[in-house]
Amino acid sequence: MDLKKLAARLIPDENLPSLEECERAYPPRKLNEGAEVTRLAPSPTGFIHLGNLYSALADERTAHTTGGIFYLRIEDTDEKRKVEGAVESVIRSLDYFGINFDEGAEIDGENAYGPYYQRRRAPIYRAFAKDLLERGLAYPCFCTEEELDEIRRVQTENKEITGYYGKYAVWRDKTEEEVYAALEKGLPFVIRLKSQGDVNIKHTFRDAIKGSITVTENNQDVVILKSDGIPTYHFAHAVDDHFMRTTLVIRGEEWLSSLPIHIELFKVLGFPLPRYGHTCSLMKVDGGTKRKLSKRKDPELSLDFYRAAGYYPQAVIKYLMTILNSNFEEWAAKNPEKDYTAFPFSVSKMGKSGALFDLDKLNDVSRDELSKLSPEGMYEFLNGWVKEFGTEADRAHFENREYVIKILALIMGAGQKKRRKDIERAEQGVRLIDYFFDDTFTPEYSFRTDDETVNKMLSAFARTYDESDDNSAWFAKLKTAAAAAGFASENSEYKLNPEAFKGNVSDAAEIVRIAITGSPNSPDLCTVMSILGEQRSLARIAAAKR
RNA sequence: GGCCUUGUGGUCAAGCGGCUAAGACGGAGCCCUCUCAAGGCUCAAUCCCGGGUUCGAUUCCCGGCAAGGUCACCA
Repeated sequence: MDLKKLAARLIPDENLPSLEECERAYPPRKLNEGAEVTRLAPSPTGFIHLGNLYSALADERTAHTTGGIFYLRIEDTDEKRKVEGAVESVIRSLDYFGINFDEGAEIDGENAYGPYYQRRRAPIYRAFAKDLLERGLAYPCFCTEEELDEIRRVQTENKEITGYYGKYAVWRDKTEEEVYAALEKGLPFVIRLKSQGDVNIKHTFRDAIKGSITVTENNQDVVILKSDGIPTYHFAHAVDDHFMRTTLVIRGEEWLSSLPIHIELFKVLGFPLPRYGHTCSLMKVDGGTKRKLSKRKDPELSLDFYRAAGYYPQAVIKYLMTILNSNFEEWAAKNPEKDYTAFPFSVSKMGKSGALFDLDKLNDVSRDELSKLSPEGMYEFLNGWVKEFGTEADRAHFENREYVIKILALIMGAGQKKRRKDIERAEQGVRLIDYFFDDTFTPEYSFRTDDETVNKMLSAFARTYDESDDNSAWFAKLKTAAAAAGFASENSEYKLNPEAFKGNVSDAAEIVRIAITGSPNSPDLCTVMSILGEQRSLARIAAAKR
């Protein structure tokens, strides 16, 4: 069979680049020894979730801790899955979390190794597919979907491995006449790889994350060019990661099973194989068992969800870092002043098994991270959230910057040896300051003592309250008022004879606290009152009387 | 079902033939204390099972079991 003639008939394109041109146009990158080139290669289906951020972070850290390049490639070979605005959304979402690309789709550097949209790279793929055809390493297949389904049905019935291989690869060895006859009829066709592999041969392969794994040779005549002339993922992956000069392909472990195909593809194309690192996916518990995080099933894991809940971006990143490299936490504890980007990230330290997403842990990291902000920094963060997600009232409250900062300084314990860690995320943090504003101060007084005692305590304390008192003077007055209302002013006295009192100082303070804040718990009451001011404090005390 | 991967406390995990098996989150308790938070201290809780190899296995080998992934003209 005249393969050259057949190739020209199957791929008649006139302006295909020559293979040498491609090599020249996309030469090996000039980077320092050890620099890694990584990429994020999403299909433009919109919405990206925490799992994507997790692997993006692994890519980004690997590139940037080695002085390499991290780029964005859009795998838009499947027209059906395309969603408008998806690319911008990916870039924007990642940017929110501080993850930026060095080059790629919609990013400066488009000229470097682009185009970065696979649809725009069609001529390159087709040139290589044509070459494979000419070399007898690929062939056209005219099977219809129904025929393929039938093959699969028979294979399943016979408990054989499904797929297009061996005797089931019906078009693999068709005669010239049969092929041209099909062509004459105008039947649609795909181009398949003429696999040279043998499933009985196994190799050990070194994965950058998983370590040593065994891979079986591929014997599937996989489709490399679909009937619309666009490549499948496998083929595009080999061509792109070669010409974009990716050094380390970090991708989800769901790709592990197609690794044999990729190995063969690189081999027949004559490309050196990049290194691979297959990450384990983030899991979640669903109905008692673990399950991979899914776009479809877990919308609450959408990155927009975290934005709306007001998670601090850096906190989410740090949480992800603790899962990515388990020694990160220890490092961060030892280097509290250093940015996470200073951490010596390593793919080989990544876990081998899927981690369960742990909200408790995220919250802990988040509180810790947020506690490091200055009150002004916290104001900026919360205000950013309020502007986008807050209520009318929230926005009005945040108009008064100085006042809010004063409150935040108290809530955060600024100036104390150890900060408080009350604020976990913006949504919850903003609620924490509601009681400092009269319009959102909606107390449900739940005093634990009788009304008469409450009134006595409140009156006695109000009579002596002076906003110019310092903390100890304030507390002394509280004790005096407590004694007047029948409480023990000293804890030791109370312990000796609890029956003699209505309660101890804490109980007395609680009454005032509830009157002022509406809650039995709050940060330092003396400071709360001074922030509110004498007038409002006394008004609240008066309003709380039974 | 075939193939691949994984299997240390509730969760994330150090560990890499020899110790009372780190640490973090969560839980319990104590201290501190005007409450809460923070902080300090303490406690409970783990090597999937069965065979080997070995003087000795969480660690190595084999076999189970369980979980996850994958078997498309989707990525």
